[in-house]
Amino acid sequence: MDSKLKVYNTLTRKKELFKPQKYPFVGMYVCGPTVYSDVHLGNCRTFVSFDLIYRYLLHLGYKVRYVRNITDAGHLEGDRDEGDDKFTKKAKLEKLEPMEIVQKYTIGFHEVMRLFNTLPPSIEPTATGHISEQIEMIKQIIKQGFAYEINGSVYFDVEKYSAKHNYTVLTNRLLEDLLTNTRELGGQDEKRGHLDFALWIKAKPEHIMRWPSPWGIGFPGWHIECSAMSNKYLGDHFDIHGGGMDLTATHHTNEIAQSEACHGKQPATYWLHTNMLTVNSTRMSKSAGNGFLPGELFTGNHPLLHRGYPPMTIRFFMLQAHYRSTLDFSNEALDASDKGYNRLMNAVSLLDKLKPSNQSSCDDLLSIQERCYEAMNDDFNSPVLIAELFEVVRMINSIYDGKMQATQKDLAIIKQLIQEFVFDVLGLQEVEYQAHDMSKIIDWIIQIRTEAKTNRDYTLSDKIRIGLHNLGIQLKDNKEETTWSKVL
RNA sequence: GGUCGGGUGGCCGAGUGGCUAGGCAGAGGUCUGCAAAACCUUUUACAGCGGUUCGAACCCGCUCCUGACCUCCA
Repeated sequence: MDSKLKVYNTLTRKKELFKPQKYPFVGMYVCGPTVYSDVHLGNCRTFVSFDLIYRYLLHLGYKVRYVRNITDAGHLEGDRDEGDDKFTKKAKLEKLEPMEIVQKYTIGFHEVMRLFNTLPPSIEPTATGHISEQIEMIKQIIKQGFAYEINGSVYFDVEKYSAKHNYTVLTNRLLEDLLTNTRELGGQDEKRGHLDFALWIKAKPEHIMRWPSPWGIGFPGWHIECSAMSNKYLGDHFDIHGGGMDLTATHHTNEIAQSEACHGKQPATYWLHTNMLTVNSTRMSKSAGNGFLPGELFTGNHPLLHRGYPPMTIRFFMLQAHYRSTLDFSNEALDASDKGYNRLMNAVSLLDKLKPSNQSSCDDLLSIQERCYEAMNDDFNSPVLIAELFEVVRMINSIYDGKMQATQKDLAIIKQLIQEFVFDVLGLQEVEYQAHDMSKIIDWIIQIRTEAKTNRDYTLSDKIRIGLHNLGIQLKDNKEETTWSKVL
């Protein structure tokens, strides 16, 4: 199938037709979390965005190898290439082994990803599991002349690199500006140029995470792991490299430099970057202290939250904005998404009850389907897709109410649209109502109320309706039957 | 200070030259024993000022506001 998918490429700052280098195979690398603390909602947004992208590529029939790393070593605290990495520091703080920190937050991350219904990546490599690959790559970079060793540490020589390559391809910045504008850092630096960054860092005696290397005992720099692991699993050049926008200027710029220096080519064709989640229009981040933890969001246990929201509501909330736009977080916005999501899912739950007619008064379903594809083909425009799906919601409700007629064929298309776009592509899940036993009990109570209504015993029927409402069950009368849902 | 974005109705959020985005909230109606839901109709927009154009939220200029990156963060 001839794909019409267009993706926005940070390298060219344009939307480009997506052409994988070896159809139908697609290699996609996404920078994963640094597991030294709980993932916050902003992190989750990025992974939900790439889950949407992954799901849509799969839906289009591509064979995707999706690699998302776990950073469990080498990510430094502070702004100097010395001192502790985040794990060593956290381990001291919590009086645990660094790998206990890693294990704890990796499990937490996976649990949150599961709640958000993201598909697991094909490969989830860790930095500590690929120390030798990183060392090999550093050796190669030194051999090519783009890195130098000082006192057991190895640094990437940005100045030398920029003489032959464009260091600022991703950001379009002028190198001179970077050189002049970089803030003067306190402390003595052993780097030659202040844009230089560490590939390998000498471990101080008390540093716990340490590995032998040709340059002595140390640990890898933060950027080299992604270059080494993407290369190992996806090769010298793969199709998509993704991550949060905050990684563009530093992490990804350095990744490109390392890969280019080592293999002589750009690591990826398309660079995709997701935008930030904001709170009161300020970026949500760990250091700003305005980061919500998913758990706090689910329970509502946070000073800024009026109540808790289910994971699917939050996923829906994220998908209602385009991945390259900032998304502002507020109770009001989440309330709106919660209701919208429930409206969508209530309609979905009516699908099996729809009765076909001999004639059709539906809107043109095939053109709706086409518009759904157009939306997603336009750089994964999920908000537009959702707008189209609400047209389908309106139709489902109308058919259910008998105000619109649909043929067997119409119903088949509607069901296909819902399955493909609501579940497969958007990755939404139906709210799990109570256990089955509970539904049966409610159905039984509804039956008693229906008998009361037939007998015009409205005192009893109201008592049942109000009583159930107080327990969180909303009854909905219809000419033929009574349905129920959770109180919104 | 430098670089790059953004300012859309009560809120969130699409849209890049002419055609209803959508969700939530508000108003009216249909249905209904009541309630809810659903459906129909409907009010409040494109930061400001100029310019280009037959025509601009969309292109250009200026002004104001705001965010991100430049230092760890998805």
